[in-house]
This record gives sequence, structure tokens and C-alpha cells, in this order.
Amino acid sequence: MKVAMIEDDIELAEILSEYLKKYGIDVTNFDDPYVAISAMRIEDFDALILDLTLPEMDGLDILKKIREFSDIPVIISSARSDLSDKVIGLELGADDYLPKPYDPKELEARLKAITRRRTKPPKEPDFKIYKNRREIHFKSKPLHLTPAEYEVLGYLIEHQNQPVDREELLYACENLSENASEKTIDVIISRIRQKIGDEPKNPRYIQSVRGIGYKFVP
Amino acid sequence: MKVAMIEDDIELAEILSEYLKKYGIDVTNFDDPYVAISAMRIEDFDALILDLTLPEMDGLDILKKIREFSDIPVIISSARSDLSDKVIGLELGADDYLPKPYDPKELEARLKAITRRRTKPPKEPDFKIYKNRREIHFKSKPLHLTPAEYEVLGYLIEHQNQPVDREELLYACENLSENASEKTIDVIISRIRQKIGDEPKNPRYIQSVRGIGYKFVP
DNA sequence: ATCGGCGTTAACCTTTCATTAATATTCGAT
DNA sequence: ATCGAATATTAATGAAAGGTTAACGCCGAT
Repeated sequence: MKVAMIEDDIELAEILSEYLKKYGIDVTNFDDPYVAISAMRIEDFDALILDLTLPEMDGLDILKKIREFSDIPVIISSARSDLSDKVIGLELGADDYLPKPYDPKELEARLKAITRRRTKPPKEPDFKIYKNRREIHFKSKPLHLTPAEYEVLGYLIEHQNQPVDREELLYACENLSENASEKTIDVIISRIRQKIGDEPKNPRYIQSVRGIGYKFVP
Repeated sequence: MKVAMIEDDIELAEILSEYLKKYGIDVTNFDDPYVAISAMRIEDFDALILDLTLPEMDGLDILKKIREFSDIPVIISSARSDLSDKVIGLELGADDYLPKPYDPKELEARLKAITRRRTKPPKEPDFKIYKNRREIHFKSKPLHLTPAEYEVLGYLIEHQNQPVDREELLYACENLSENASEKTIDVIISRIRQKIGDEPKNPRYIQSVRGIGYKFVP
């Protein structure tokens, strides 16, 4: 297991690294948060141990920055026992909170726990297609879709993550005329977005791919 | 939503309470299991979050005691990642198991999921088919149906929730000619709807599926 | 023969929804 | 920033689908 650590207390960092190495946990410490962030963009770590009490930069800001590009498990460690930090940290997606000083053994246990948990995120998808019912459910509730909307959304979902161009949709959908204008698609997409509450500015599910068409991201 | 929690780590309890309150979940924590049990005999909670690793009393025993008088949904949370605990807990009627440490977001999601699941009281169906008598009863009263109406309604009921297209009905019903106009179906549906008091605008039981036909929803 | 029940069709009205056009907004390259 | 193109949104329209009623005609029972 390869773990990143952001800790400015070099001595503490070394103690922990030594200890964790004995349990097969490889720790790379960064005393400079910015270096850490750059490194994490390139290299893949299994977890991050983040010290909140850093000079120069606030630990929570670092977490926020990291969350912009990674959902790596994060354990926050801090000498501040400030409750609000704890709350904010967990909200930003930290997985655990460890007040200093702590027993290395505990850190090891939590690392193990977190990475174990990571391997089983069984979450219900937001969209489900019930072909035999001719229904699409969104967050467990059926959507009221017109035939064309049903077909378009269904097709996008089945081709999730890949951009589908408008012409393809016109041909794929029974309820769309093949020689209809491609603008028709735009109108239908707009109505679907309204029904699922997707804001076209920064849409969560149906994203427009400029020059091509649309793609569904689950 | 009002939730009870049995957790001896007061600090963790407070974090979770704060977090869940923002999502409209009211948490009452008990650090003493016995107090909790007494309270739950009196007050009505929507769910219980139970920490297994308690002093004095084993969490599983508590669950057993609670099950003697309540079938409240229970989420077990535990630092023990012992599998047998999980099994026993779920056998005793816990609805979910959440290993510590966990993300409050996940707890929230599971709470919502569990209480949503809870709302399904099994009830007597409004329609019953008596094949031998060739009758269909609606709310315990027999309907006066013509042979074709009986067949169509019966077929729809037997294929409940799935849209049945008109052609299929023409073929399935002895009393309908296979080469009759599909409009015939519409007329028969209209008559059935009148007999069961289903308003075609926003129908409760027989819904039209545009481009296909009709579907019966129980 | 005649009658009544019932499936069928025709005619007519209402509703739905894909489509187009028109307008506003956003995006991305320069 | 600026411009042109792509996308978003809204309203209008018209054709198709569904809903309803009345009348027709087939067929078995009287």
C-alpha cells in the first residue's frame, strides 16, 4: 500500500513512516503541500494523511484543492481539536479524523479500514431503465417522459460516457423522423433536463459535447 | 425525521448530529444504552443508529432487547470489523451495517434508504379475477362486463405494469376479431373505464401509453 | 320474424407532442 | 474583449393519437 502524507513536522513524519513500513505501508511525506498536490496529480496513492496545522496554507484548503481532481481516501490529523474543523473536514470528503497525538497503531488500523471500505462502494445508480414497463426511474421515482424523450434518454444512458451525435439519435429513435432537423434533439434534451433538474450550465447527467451532440454520465 | 443513536463517543455523536441536522434529520444521542431503551419504549423514532462497541453491555444484546418490543429500522455501526458480528447483527434484524470509520454522507444516504423502504404496507388488491366464474371483482363487488371487456381487462391485469399494444389484445381475446380495427380497443377501454370510474384524464388503473396501447397499474 | 346484446365502425372532438421558427445565451478561438 | 458559431429556451403549429358517442349489423334467444 502506498500512502501520501502532508506533514511539516519532519521528525513525526519519519517516525510514522518507519512504523508503517513494518506493516507494508509505504509512506511518502511532503512537507510542502504544493509539491504534494503536484505529485498526487501524477502518481497514484492509496490514501492521504493530511496534517491540518500547516504553515503557509490551511489544511482544509488543500483538501478542497485535492478534491477537485481526486477522490482519494483522506485521513485528517490535527493538533487542533477544533470541532468545526472536524465537521468541515468530513464534509469535504475526508474519511476520518485523528486528533494528535495519536498512537501509530491506530493510524495503521484506520488506514486498513479505509482502504478496505473503498473496495466496496455499492451504490444504487440514479437512473434505471425498465424496458418492459417502458419507464425510466430517476432516483427511484418514475419520470413522466414522452415517447421521444424516453427513447432519447434511454439511448444516451445505454451509451453512457460516450458522446452520441444528433443524427445517430434521429436514426435510433422510432419516434423521431429521420429527416427532422437536428435542432429537434436540442429541444428534447432541454425538456429532459428540466424533468431531471439538470442545469444545462454545468449539467450533472446530460452533458453537451460541442460539435457532436450529447453524452450521459452516470 | 427523528433518529435515536446509541454511541458512547460523545464527540463523534455531536459531529454526526450536527451534520444530519442540516438534512432535516433530528438525532437524539444516548450514551447509556439502558436510558436509550427506556426512551424508545416511550418515544417514537424513525430509526436507530447503534454502536456495537460499548462498555458495560454488548451492542448485540441491546439490539436483542429492543427487538422484543420494536421493529424499528436499525443501522449497526462498529469499529469491530468482525464478520460474525455483522452476521449476527443482520440476523437479529438490523437493516444495515456500517463499519467505522464512515463518512456522515454515507450514513445519511443509508438512513434515507432504510426509511424509504419501510413505507409499503401490503394491502388487498382492488381487482380480483375469478376465472371459473368468469368474473372480475372491483373493490369486492362484481363488475358487469361484456365478454370482450372481461377478456381485455383480465389480460391487462395479468400483465400489470407493462404496456400492452392493441394488436396483442386483438390476438389474445377470443371475442375480438383479429382483423378488427385497433380503434375497437379504444372503445372497449373507454367502456371499461366508465364501469370502474376511471377518469381517462389522469386514470388511476388503466393508463394509456402513447404509441403503444394501455397498461394496468394495480 | 323480432328483439336485445354486443362487437365494430364511423364520425367528431380533444389532447398530446414532435417539429419548426424565433430568440437568447454560451462557448471558444482569435 | 470580440465575433461567429453552437447550444438553450420558448412559443406556436399542425398532424397524429386518444376519447367518446352514435349507429350499424351480426347472431343467438325468444
